[in-house]
Amino acid sequence: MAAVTQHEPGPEQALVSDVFARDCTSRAAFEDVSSKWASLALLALGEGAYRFNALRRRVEGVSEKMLSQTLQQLERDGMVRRDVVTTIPPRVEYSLTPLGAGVAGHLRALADLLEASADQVALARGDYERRGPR
Amino acid sequence: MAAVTQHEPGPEQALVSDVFARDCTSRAAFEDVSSKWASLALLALGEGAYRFNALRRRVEGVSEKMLSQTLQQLERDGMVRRDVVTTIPPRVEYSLTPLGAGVAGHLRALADLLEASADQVALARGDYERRGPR
DNA sequence: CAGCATCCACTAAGATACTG
DNA sequence: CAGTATCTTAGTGGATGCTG
Repeated sequence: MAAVTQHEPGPEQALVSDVFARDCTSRAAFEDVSSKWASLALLALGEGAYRFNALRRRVEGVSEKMLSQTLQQLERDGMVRRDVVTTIPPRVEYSLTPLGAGVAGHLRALADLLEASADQVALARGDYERRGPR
Repeated sequence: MAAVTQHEPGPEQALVSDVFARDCTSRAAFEDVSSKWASLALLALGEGAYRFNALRRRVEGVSEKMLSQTLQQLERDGMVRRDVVTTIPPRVEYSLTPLGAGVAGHLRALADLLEASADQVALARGDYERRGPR
């Protein structure tokens, strides 16, 4: 009957809606979405549907394994749809669900900002290097 | 470590503004920003300035090493400001630059969407499990 | 308090090869 | 074409000790 007094260290506190909470759906989704390849894949799919290898070419540098893995994860989270046409050779089209499209929209806005700020970032890096060994 | 001003013998310089291009400033920045801890750190700093350990507590689960490393990277990219007050004990405050604030705003919007969609994601995961062995 | 340095176990990432 | 299986390597995270 003890044990109830402690309120703090609950490993499973998990308010469903706090991104900062460790065992929380939204944080898990946020991490999935903001991971290196997932964000680029969503960004690409925001342009329209892609087949596997086309997407692979679009997202420069991604390995087959990582793309495959990433897409499965995004499908699992309900952000990406996977449509298989069992012809020979097989066709698999990936596209965004409504949720995925919403996410991709925000990522697009972010990417636009960063593209527009590329000079500024490059400059900041230069400065940092210069005063590096402080 | 030898701070020789060596440039990457990279293929070419790439357009500065395409996130999908491999050797491109905006993609590098995008990846930095969308990495696991950086995004959460930016989100936290969007709420206001934080001192190191306070930030560490806010971003649940981050290790000291990763937070330190992440903050350096964000500082390098010109998104985070680091203000040191050399008292005893020392105080170091982290805050967002204007650029960082812009980025954090987009991340906040994304996080809000995902928090609002947490149920939907949980549901999608359930479905995925159910028809798992396709 | 705010860090960096180092060692170590663990996992995620990347390259390559192979299947439906 | 669209992946999975396998092996190797690089990065992550924890613990610990040390500095200012």
